[in-house]
Amino acid sequence: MAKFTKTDHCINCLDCNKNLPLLQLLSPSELEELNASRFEVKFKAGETIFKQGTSATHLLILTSGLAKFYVEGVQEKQLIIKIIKPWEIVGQASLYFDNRHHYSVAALVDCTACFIEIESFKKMIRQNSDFAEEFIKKCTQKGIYSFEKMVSLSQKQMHGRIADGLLYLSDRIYESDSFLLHLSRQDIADLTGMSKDSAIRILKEFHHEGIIELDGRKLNIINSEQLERISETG
Amino acid sequence: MAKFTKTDHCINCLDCNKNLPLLQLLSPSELEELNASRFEVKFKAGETIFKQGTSATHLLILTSGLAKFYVEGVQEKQLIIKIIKPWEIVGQASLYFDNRHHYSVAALVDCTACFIEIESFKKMIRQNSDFAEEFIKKCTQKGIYSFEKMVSLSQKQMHGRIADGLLYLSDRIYESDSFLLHLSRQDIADLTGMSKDSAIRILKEFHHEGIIELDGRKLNIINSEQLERISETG
DNA sequence: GTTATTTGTTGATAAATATCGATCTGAATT
DNA sequence: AATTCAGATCGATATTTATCAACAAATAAC
Repeated sequence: MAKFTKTDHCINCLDCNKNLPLLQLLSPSELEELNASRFEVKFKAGETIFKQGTSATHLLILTSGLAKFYVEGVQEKQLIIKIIKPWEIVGQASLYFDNRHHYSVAALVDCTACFIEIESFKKMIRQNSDFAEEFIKKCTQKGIYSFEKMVSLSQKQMHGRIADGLLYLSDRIYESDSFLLHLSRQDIADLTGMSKDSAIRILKEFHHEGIIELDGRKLNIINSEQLERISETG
Repeated sequence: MAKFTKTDHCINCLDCNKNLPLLQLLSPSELEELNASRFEVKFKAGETIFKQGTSATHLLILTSGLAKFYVEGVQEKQLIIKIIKPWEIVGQASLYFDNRHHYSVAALVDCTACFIEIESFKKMIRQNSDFAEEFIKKCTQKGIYSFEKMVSLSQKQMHGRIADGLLYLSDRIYESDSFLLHLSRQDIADLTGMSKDSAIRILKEFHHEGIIELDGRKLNIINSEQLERISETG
């Protein structure tokens, strides 16, 4: 009988605090408890991890891979709020509201997902105030990011929005000026709130102007200062 | 020498928990401590209460009046994130980030504002886990509202956005189908992410179609079901 | 390797929205 | 009552953006 390995990316939550600073605030026994409630599932690229509207019983932490976090808006359109990468806690919006997912999460590449039971997480919040405070910190920071995103979506025109999207990907997700894009053109459009055709056009324009180099999904940001300028002027 | 009255809307924080359920979770001594750190200021309509970019040392709770919570976007444009009414805690986004206001708040009518020192509030979060949990609840709920707003701003056209704005005002702010609007036409535009001229046009259209009655700032929503429909179809 | 099927690309056109200028209103001031 | 001034209004026009149709390229299925 094959040994049941919870994962090949992290042995257990006690080990995991290397990657997740928040967990360093928990005591060994608390970590043990969290570890007991968790389990891992592998997802293939394209598969849905959370589906908007279904009941939320667990928080999600990717231990490998990349996913999109999006809301299903009007007329089948998706709005990608953010890209999820490993070690970010996903699902706090559902912690206390109505136990429903108000967004969907889908794998952009093959992912390993660690699920943590909401109730044990809530228990940690209640019994460990350092943990609670650090968690509040994360929640409030996400609020500020939301404001920036709203400004981008509602006040900038397409060039500014694409610039914002590219800077977001390079600064916060890939942390490099040169990377292999895991998002389709449609995903880029959904991230920046425009049609796929328009997104393609602006990307091509940036390419022709020498601001970026884009060959299929190989993206190289050549002039990030100019992207910043375009982002600021809208 | 005139007696210094902290306010005529609430005597002190011990009294205030009638209006602010969150404070009911604090012990008398904790309320006393919070009360000691607070002070009140009156603002006239149009005055700025928080200015984006300045340092954040206090949280804000209106005890009377109405204010707009907005971010200053590109080219002097404002994006109104929400309307603030009494007893809502304003400013948590600045609690832990960089002690800067990332948004402005301005009085729409004469307001009485109660300021609570951020450090004492943080102390309550640390020492009272019920308080912390309830506060997290509020933070996460605001996240869900953000998602809805982003969908509205980025995926709906003007009719849908105006419908969303009107429903927001009637359902969540005025809690009535008929009210005196404290927002200018420009404010309506800033709330729904469009130009003032366009906002006026759509409002007139709704008026002519008998969905609303709008005379100056006297607004009466006649057919809210239809507004819902318009909101849903974008 | 060939055939489907998706994803990406482009130009032409249509629709949505902003901008501008002119005018109008009502409240505040003289 | 006349004057000023800010907000509101509206038509004409310009700009931005989406849509559509056609096709190319890449990928998956057979």
